[in-house]
Amino acid sequence: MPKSKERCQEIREEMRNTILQKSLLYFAKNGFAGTKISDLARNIGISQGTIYVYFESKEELFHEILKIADSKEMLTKMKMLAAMPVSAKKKLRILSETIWNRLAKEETFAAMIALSTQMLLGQNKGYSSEETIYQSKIYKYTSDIIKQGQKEKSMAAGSSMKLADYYWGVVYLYSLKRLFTTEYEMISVDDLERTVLKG
Amino acid sequence: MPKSKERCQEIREEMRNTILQKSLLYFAKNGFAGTKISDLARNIGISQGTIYVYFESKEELFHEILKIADSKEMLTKMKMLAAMPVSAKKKLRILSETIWNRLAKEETFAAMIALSTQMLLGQNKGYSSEETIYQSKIYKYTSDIIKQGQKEKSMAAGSSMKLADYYWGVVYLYSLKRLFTTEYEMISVDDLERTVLKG
Amino acid sequence: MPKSKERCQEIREEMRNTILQKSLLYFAKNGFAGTKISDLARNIGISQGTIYVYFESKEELFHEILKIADSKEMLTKMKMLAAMPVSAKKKLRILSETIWNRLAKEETFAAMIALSTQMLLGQNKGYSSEETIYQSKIYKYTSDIIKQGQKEKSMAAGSSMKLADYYWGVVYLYSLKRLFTTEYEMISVDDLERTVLKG
Amino acid sequence: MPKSKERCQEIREEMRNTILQKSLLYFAKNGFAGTKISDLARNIGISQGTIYVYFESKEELFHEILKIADSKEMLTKMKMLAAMPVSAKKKLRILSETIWNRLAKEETFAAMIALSTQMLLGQNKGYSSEETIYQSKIYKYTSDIIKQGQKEKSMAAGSSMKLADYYWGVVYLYSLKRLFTTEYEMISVDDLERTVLKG
DNA sequence: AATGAATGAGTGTTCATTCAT
DNA sequence: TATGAATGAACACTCATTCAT
Repeated sequence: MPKSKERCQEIREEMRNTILQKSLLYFAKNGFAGTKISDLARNIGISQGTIYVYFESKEELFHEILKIADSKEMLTKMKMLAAMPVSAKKKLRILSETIWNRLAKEETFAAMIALSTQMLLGQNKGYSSEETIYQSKIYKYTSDIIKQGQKEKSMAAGSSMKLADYYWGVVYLYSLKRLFTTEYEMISVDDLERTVLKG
Repeated sequence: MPKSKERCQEIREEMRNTILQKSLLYFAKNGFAGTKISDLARNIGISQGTIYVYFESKEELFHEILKIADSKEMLTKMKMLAAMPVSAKKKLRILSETIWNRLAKEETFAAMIALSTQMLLGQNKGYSSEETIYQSKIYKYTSDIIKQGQKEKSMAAGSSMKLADYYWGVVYLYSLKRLFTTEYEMISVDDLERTVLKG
Repeated sequence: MPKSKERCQEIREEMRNTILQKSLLYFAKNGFAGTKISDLARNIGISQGTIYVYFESKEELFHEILKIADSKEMLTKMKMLAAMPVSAKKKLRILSETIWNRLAKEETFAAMIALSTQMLLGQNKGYSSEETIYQSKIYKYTSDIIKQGQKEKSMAAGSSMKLADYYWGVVYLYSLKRLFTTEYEMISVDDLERTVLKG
Repeated sequence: MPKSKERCQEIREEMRNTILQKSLLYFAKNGFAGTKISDLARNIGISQGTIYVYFESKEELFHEILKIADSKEMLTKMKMLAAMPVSAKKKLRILSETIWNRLAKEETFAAMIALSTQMLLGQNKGYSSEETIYQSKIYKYTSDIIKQGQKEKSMAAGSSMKLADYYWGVVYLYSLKRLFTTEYEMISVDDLERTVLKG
C-alpha cells in the first residue's frame, strides 16, 4: 500500500528545506565554485543522489538558495520601518538592533547576507542571477531613512545611497566574521551605527 | 653573446611578473576555486603551458600571489607611521589618505587587500597558507594608533583590536567595490575615518 | 476467505503479464540500454518499485521478455507447416499470410520479431542470452520449405539458409516499420514472397 | 617555440576524423544509449578527455556522425544516376552493384547505412536530429527509377515509394549483417534486385 | 502488494597538469 | 622557451535497485 499522499508531501518538504538550509551555509562559506556536491551531501548527511531528487542541478540549487537569501521578508520589514512616524535615529536603532540580534543568533542570517551581498557585488560569477532585486530595494529604503536623518541633522552628510551601501557593507563584513571566525569579538550596535551617524 | 643571458633572465622576470600581476586580479575577482587555469591563461594572453613554465602548480602560483599581497612594504610603512611623533588623529589621516589614494589609482592594491583579507577570514579554503602574518601585524600597528587615539580622546572607545579590524574591514569593503563595480561613488577619507574616530 | 488466495494469485499473474507486455513493446522500441526503469514504469503506469516485486532486475525482466518473444508456439506451427503434404509455394503462402495478418493486428507480434531478430544479430549486447534457439530453428524450417520449393522449381536458386534468412530479414524490416512509423503503407504478401520466389 | 600553425591544424583534423570514423562504427554497433564514452575512448585508443577536446558532448559527437552518415555524396550520385539516359533496369544494376561493392569493402559504409536508417525509422530516440533529409531524398530518387522501370515493364507493380523503401530496407538488413555477424554469406546483387524487379 | 524517497555505483564532463614539438 | 593537444583524476549527474511505510 502506498504511503499517504500528505505524509509523502510532508517528507519531501522537510528534506527540501534541510537541503536548502544546510546548502545556504555551505555555499556562503565555500562559494559556488568551491562547493563540491559530494562534500555538500556529506555535510548534510545524505547521498549525492538525494540532492538531485530535489534539485535539477548544482546551479538550480544555488539559485533556489539565492531566492531565500534575497528574502522578501526583510524587504517588507524595511518598507514598514521606513514608513514609521519616528525619527531617523530611532529607525536606525531598530534596524541595527534587529540585524545585530539576528546576526548573533542565526548563522543562517549571516549566510543570507553574505551570499546576497556577494551576488550584488558580482562575486560568484557565471550564474546568471539577475535577481538580487530585493537587496538593492533594501538599500533604497535605508537610503530613505538616511535622507530623513540628514534633514534631522542626526546623520552624516553625503550621498545617502553611498552611506546606505556603506552601512550594509559593514553588515556584510560582520556576517563574514560570523561565518568564518569561531571566536569573534562581536561588533556593537554603536559601531554599526557610526557608519552613518553624525559624530 | 654575453648580453643575451642577462637579457634572457630579464625577459623571464618580466613574464613572471606579468603572470603574477594579472593572476592577482583574476584570483581576487574569482577566488581560488573559481579560477580555471585555462581562463586565467586566456585572460593573460598566454598559453596554459606557459604558466607551468613559471610556476609549479595553481597552488604555488596562488601562494606566490599571496606573498605579494601580504606585502612587507605596507608593514614597514605602518611600523614607521605608528612610531612617528604625531597625534593619532594625524597618523590616521596619513594612513587613510594613503589607502584612499592607492585604492583610487591601483586596481592591484584593491586586489591585494581583497585577497589578503579573504585569507585572513578563512575564505578561499583548502590552501595551507598559515602565512597571513604581515596582515595581522598591520592590524596590530593600527590598533596601537587607535590606543594612542583613545588616550588622546580622539577615537571611539572599545577594544582597539576590534576597531582596527573594523577599519580594515571597511577598506576591504571598498576594495571589493573597486574590483567588482565599474562605476562607483568612491568612499571618502572621512567615511573611512568615521569607523574609529569619536563623533 | 478460501477464494482470496487464488484471486490473489490471479491478480499477481495479471500484473506480471501487463508488465511483460508493455515492457516487450518498450524494449523493442528503445533497446535494452535505451530503456530506463523509471520511463518504463511511467509508461506502464506503475511505480518503479512494483517492477521489482515481479522481477529481480532489469536484466531478468528483459530475459523473461525474450522467452516470450522467442515463442515455442511459432516454432510448433512452423514444424507442422514444414511437414504438411502440400507444395512449398502453398506453404510459403500460408506462412506469409499468417505473418502478414499478425503484423497488421498485433503490435506485440512486431515487437517479438524485432527483439528476437536483434538478439540473433547481436544488437542489444551485454546480455548473456545464448538462448535465441527457437528463432534459428524457425529459420531452419523455413529453409526446408525453400529447399522443397527449389526442387519444385518455384523458388529462387541459391543457399536455402541464406534465402530463409533474407525472408525473415524482410519480416524484421516490416516489424520495425510497424513499431516506429505511425502511418505506413503496409508491405503486401506478394512483396514478402518475392524475396524467395522465382520471378 | 610553438608548433607550426598548419601542422597543428593538420593534427587536429586527423584526430577529429579518427574519432568520427571509429565512433561511427561504435555507435552503429551499440546504439547511442549503449555507447559509453569510456568504452568508446578505449576502443579508439585515446583518453576520454580527448573526445571532449574535439566535441562538446556525446550528443554533439553523435550528431556530427549522423551528418557524415547522411552523406551528400550518395545523394549526388543518386541524382546523377536517376537522370542518366539508360533503362531503369540498368540503373538498378549500377546502384545495386555500387552498394554491394561498398558493403563488401567498407564496414564504414554499412555503419552509415545502419545509423541513418535507424534515425529515419525513429530508433535511437531522444536526439532531436530532424536532419535525415538526404536519406529520404535518396528514397525519392530510387522511387523515380522504379517508376521508370514500371513503365518499362521491368519492375514490380505497386507504390514506387513503398518499393524504394523496401529496397533500402534490404540494404539496411545486410548492413546489419555486415556489422554484427563475422561470417556471413553475403547477399548477392540478384537477391537485392529481386525486391523490386518483376519476376 | 505497492509505493516512491533514498541510495551509490556508474556514466558523462571538466580541468589542472604533462609533454612532444 | 612557448605552445596547445593529450591526459586522467576529480567532479557533476543518472539510474538501477532497495527499503521503510
